[in-house]
Amino acid sequence: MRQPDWTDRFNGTRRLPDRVRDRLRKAARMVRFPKGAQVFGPDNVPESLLFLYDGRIRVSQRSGTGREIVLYRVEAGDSCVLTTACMLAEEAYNAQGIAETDVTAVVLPKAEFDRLAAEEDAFRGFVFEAYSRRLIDLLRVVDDVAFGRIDVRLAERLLALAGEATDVQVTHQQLADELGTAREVISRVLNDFQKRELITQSRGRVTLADKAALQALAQSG
Amino acid sequence: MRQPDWTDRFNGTRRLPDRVRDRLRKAARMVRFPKGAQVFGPDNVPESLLFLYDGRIRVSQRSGTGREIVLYRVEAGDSCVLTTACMLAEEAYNAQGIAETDVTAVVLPKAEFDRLAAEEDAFRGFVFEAYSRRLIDLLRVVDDVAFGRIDVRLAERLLALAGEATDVQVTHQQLADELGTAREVISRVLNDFQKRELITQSRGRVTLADKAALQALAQSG
DNA sequence: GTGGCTTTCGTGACATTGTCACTGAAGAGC
DNA sequence: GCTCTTCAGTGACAATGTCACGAAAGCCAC
Repeated sequence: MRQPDWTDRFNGTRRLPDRVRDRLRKAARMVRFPKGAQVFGPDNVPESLLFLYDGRIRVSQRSGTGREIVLYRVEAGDSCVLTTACMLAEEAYNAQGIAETDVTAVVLPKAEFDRLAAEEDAFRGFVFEAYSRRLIDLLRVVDDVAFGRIDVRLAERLLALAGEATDVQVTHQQLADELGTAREVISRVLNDFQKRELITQSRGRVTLADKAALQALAQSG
Repeated sequence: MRQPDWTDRFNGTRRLPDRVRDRLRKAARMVRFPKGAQVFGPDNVPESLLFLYDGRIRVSQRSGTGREIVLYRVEAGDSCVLTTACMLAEEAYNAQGIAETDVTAVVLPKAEFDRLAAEEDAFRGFVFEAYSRRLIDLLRVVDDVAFGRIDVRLAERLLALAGEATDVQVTHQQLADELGTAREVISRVLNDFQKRELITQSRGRVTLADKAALQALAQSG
């Protein structure tokens, strides 16, 4: 498989001297995952840091009782530091990463990672920054789950999932798994939204009819 | 203020060569906080990494509505990496660190931190490990808040706060702030515990009468 | 078509947790 | 003793989660 120069893709590698980038291209291995595959998880603990070249990974946490909550998403250009945290975690934990699109990633062997972290400030800063961003993401999740109202969180999430579009192709169950709640709760809230003419629904699809109002609701939390 | 050699105290510095440790002792500054002081917080963003020499820091998150939840505790020998995450956080976030005892910490200037992270594997590993542990801690918090039952979490927390003792000196409000819930909820659950003869209560104090049963309850989640 | 089949959604009854508005009780200081 | 502050108890209600269903929508073989 021939890829364009992946070292162009990351803030942590783009600014490195050519000599180092050459070495990296030789040491690293590209991996692909089809949409829907588990990139990492309880049974599947990778040995090294993952750099996401292309695609998107959804990192979520599963409960013992079958419920699920999305923690954050890793976008192209980010590194996925949870995989490194796995390595020293002794107690079981149950976060997993699912390829939300077809995914291409770069696997950097631990030895090379260590060397790079030692020798290159830019790279080290990139990694620290990745850790920090994830910490902040998780702070936000804690805040939402512990203190947020479900309707506000749902409005927010619908807008985020829609992006520029006005349509989200998603089931009630998937929305429940985004927010760590139960399908029935989502159904109720969506029906309420529909009565208030904020959205319309059809099977497996939500249409945002009044984005401005949803935005206002989302902000109100 | 004359301190014993703080570089003995941390896994990341203990194994460093004497030459480096000497340099560290010169570069670093010791700071003290009285019990109850805010070590870091929204208004009080430190510029550098903090190493906790002695004491304990409680890191918690405040909601907009006055509620609060404890994220984790930093013990002597740990570093407090949230302070570094602060620095690149653009969006407001509201975690804070409170000295739970009198606290003595070491402030390492950023320049020295960078140099050390570059030159010393042991130190770098220590920092990465600290980040990872906090990530794992937060995963646990998310899991508890999103999926856990309040009685299970309370039993767990009471046992943790008690340690070897059978007494916890704490108000209902403080317990509520541990778990991110409301005082009334804690009052109800504690009364239930009391009826089941798991605890006895007096003003500002909970006595664990049946630790084994509490343990069983805590495990059941 | 149409008759299963699976997935998705709706719903009512109930349990748990959170909120609000109070009241009363315990201890501290005088 | 008395007053004041902090802490805890309680009932009514709202929001969210759980359970047990059944109905409806799309898919597929025939």
